[in-house]
Amino acid sequence: MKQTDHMSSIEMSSVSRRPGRPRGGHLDIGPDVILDAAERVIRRDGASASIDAVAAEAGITKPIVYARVGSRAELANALADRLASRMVTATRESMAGRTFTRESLADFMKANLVTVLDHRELFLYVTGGSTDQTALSRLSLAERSATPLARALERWRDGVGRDPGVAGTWAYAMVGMLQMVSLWVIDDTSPDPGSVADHLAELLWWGLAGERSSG
Amino acid sequence: MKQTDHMSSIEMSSVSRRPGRPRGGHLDIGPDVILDAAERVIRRDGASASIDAVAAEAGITKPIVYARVGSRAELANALADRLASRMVTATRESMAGRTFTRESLADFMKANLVTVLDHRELFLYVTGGSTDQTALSRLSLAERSATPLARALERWRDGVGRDPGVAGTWAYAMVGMLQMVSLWVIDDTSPDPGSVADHLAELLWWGLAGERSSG
DNA sequence: CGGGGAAAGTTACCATGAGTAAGATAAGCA
DNA sequence: TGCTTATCTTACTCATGGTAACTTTCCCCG
Repeated sequence: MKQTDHMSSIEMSSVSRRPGRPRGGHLDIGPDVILDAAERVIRRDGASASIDAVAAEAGITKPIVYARVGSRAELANALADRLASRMVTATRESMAGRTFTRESLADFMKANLVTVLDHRELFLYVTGGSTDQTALSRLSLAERSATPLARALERWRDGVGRDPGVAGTWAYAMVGMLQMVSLWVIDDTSPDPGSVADHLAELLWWGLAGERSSG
Repeated sequence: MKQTDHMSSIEMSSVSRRPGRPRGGHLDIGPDVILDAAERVIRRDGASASIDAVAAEAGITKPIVYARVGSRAELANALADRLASRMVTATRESMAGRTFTRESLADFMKANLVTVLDHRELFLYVTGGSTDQTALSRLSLAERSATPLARALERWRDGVGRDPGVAGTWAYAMVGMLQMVSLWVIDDTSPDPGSVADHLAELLWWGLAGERSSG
């Protein structure tokens, strides 16, 4: 990517506040305000949003972002938490009070995909590493979704009298699968989310349920 | 990550060659030599290897890397091709002349995981985006594996008289699943690759095969 | 043969962005 | 009232992707 075409780097440092400690002792800006600002910037500028841009959007300066939220990796982590909890909410709603069937599995997948589509750029920011400690970062993000899922799978497998030892692998597998398919759906070269969700359910259901004669 | 602890940034610019066109007309350094050098650097310095480091390792300078291979994204792409073809080789060996069974599926998965383990840092480099056009980049990497897989699945599903329309989704799903699980295995918080591969086969086999009574 | 592009390198540079040190101002306590 | 401390902004450093400018050799044409 050429760096000389910077059509979007106006980014006036619009912090209209004097240096030094502010009147009142401290700014009334917590991590949440910054994270909200970060989400707005990411939605507007895409996944390459810089810390400076986030700070400007929040009406503060970079060091405050570091003081309140931490490094870029920690910012991504915090945003990942938010996105994950929104996914949980969305999927919980779509599953509320239903028994676990092939149909509800498909709806679960679809709810996930639709939520990601609703947070395109945030998803890309959060799943796109920063080249460096990306390994642990990406994994810990996945862990956020995989661990609860693994617990649920474990309990369920235990309940139906089947080996719960597969739960960990299955959880990471499902999270990875959803992430990749989300990317594919975002890119718009895939069928519609409904079909994709149905295909995923078709692939997973029979293995998950473990209802079979041989094996 | 603190930038001031640079214990590994000695990186003497050891290109002991005069400026200007070299005797003999041109350097005898093709893309392959550079890619080999890149792999060595990545193995040594991890996924954060810089273009300068790659150039130094190859005994040339940065602009030559750009002339021969292209931007960082294109470098990652080329390395992805290599890794992908190595995976194909490894898996083909492990599947040679066998029929498609649950056992061979597990072995396929295991061969994948083991190959990734054998290329830890390269895998992380190649799957870890560069913050920017990461979206398309990551997807095109996945595409490299997903497209052939989709073709195979399509033919096979067609052959056994079942809907081949699921092939695309399944291919991306399986690639994403393997990527995430590989990350988990690399991080060493997972069971051994053999068990993980077996769990994956257990999850996928019944859905893939599509041999069931209800459905 | 000799000279002037064209080709093919290296060096030196620019832009950007993460992260931090240094400077400025207000609070708060003795 | 003055000194210390807390909390900001400004101004910097450093690493890195990417490119422009300079340098040397080839090679072809007269």
